[in-house]
Amino acid sequence: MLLRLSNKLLNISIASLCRSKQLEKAEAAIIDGIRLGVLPDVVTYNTLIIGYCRLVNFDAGYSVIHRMKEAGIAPDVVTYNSLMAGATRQRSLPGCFDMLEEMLEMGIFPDIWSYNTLMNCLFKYGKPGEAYRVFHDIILTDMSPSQATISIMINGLCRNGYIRRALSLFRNLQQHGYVPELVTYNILINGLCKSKKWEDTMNLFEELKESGQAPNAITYTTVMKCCFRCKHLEEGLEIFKEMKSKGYAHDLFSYCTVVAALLKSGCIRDANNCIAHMVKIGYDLDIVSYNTLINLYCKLGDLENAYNLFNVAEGKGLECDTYTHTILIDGLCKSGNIDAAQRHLNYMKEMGFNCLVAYNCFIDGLCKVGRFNYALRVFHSMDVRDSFTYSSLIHNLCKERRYRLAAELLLSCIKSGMKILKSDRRAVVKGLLVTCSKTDVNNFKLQMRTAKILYY
DNA sequence: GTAGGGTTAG
Repeated sequence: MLLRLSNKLLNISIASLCRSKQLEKAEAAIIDGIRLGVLPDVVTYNTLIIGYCRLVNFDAGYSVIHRMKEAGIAPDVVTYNSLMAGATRQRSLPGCFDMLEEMLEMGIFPDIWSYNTLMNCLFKYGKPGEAYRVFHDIILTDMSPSQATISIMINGLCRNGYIRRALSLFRNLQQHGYVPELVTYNILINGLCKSKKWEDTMNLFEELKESGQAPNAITYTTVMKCCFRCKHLEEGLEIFKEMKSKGYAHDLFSYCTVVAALLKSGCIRDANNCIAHMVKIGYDLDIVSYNTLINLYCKLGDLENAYNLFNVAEGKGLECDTYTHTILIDGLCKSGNIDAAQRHLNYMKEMGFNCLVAYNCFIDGLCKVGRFNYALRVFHSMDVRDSFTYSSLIHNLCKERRYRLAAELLLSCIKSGMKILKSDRRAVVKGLLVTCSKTDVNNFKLQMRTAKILYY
């Protein structure tokens, strides 16, 4: 049977090409279509906009609008919703508002998807209060919230640190007859996991199963990750087993989670076996998988192969990210190759990556080879520091019995509003007790208490 | 057309 090429068919093939990251082929398909007498319609252009926003950036997506206008096709609500989503992906709240405004100017009425996307953007932009107002507006107007509205709301609350509110919203809605779908369970489980609420996570996981819905690979990976985060390695591995027994093809997500946990727990051999299995299956490894692999070689102290893999990843056209570089710099530091670490760090900085974690590793590395003065100079040169930066120094200074300097840093850490490991706090106080007078120690403790009240 | 999982350091 001969299939007549129609708009629908053309659009389906363009969507599929965009999904498989083949924008050029999608463009070529449009030209072929025109040659065969099939003109692109609004759906064709909307699909292309989504593709450009996802694979290039918002501007590339927006430029498609001009082509639409030239072709005499009017943008619709989907066009602008897609552009709002594109702006959101690039974390551009102004871009998202611009699209909403332009849409209204064109006389196109926003729908529930527009408001959902706006809400999502406000949350991603760190404006939970305004997102909440949009949610209220949705409830107050005639628009009925969709399942996605609830999911975006709960996800936004979780990601902005309001896990309790997210949970109580979830429960309140349930009392009013709302039946959450799997995605919402996954979102909430992920939120609980990030807040290290292991028992709540496991309870919700059970509740989901009891609700009659089957957890999917995302649920399993999230629950597993929660176990690892909360130091329940064995329980996490049990979940992995259950996942496999339920017939879920264990994908790159689950493998990377398991391997990272094994590496962190020092089970290098198991991690190695797990990775060998992953490679054997023949997945098309992405950059996160390469990072996990590179990390394994670093932990083995095999920097040569770590760098080989780094080159393989780049050769495949994968974009190495902050994680890749940080893992390598840490690997170099841990193997005592400070000069190479310094060179890689300089390169990373020149390339414009976020170097905070890499600097923290570098400072730790410098301390470990006894170059404290240089470590302190690097510390002072940093624009942004976090609690790891402080604790790397404090921890190593205590080991060197330089307690006064450690105490000074500890105080300035607390004054910057950052929490530090209890063990490091204790090490400083314990050290001061041995080396300083009781009055000095009490004075220091008082300063710490005051600082905590004032700055936490 | 919007929402969910994986990788780094003390």
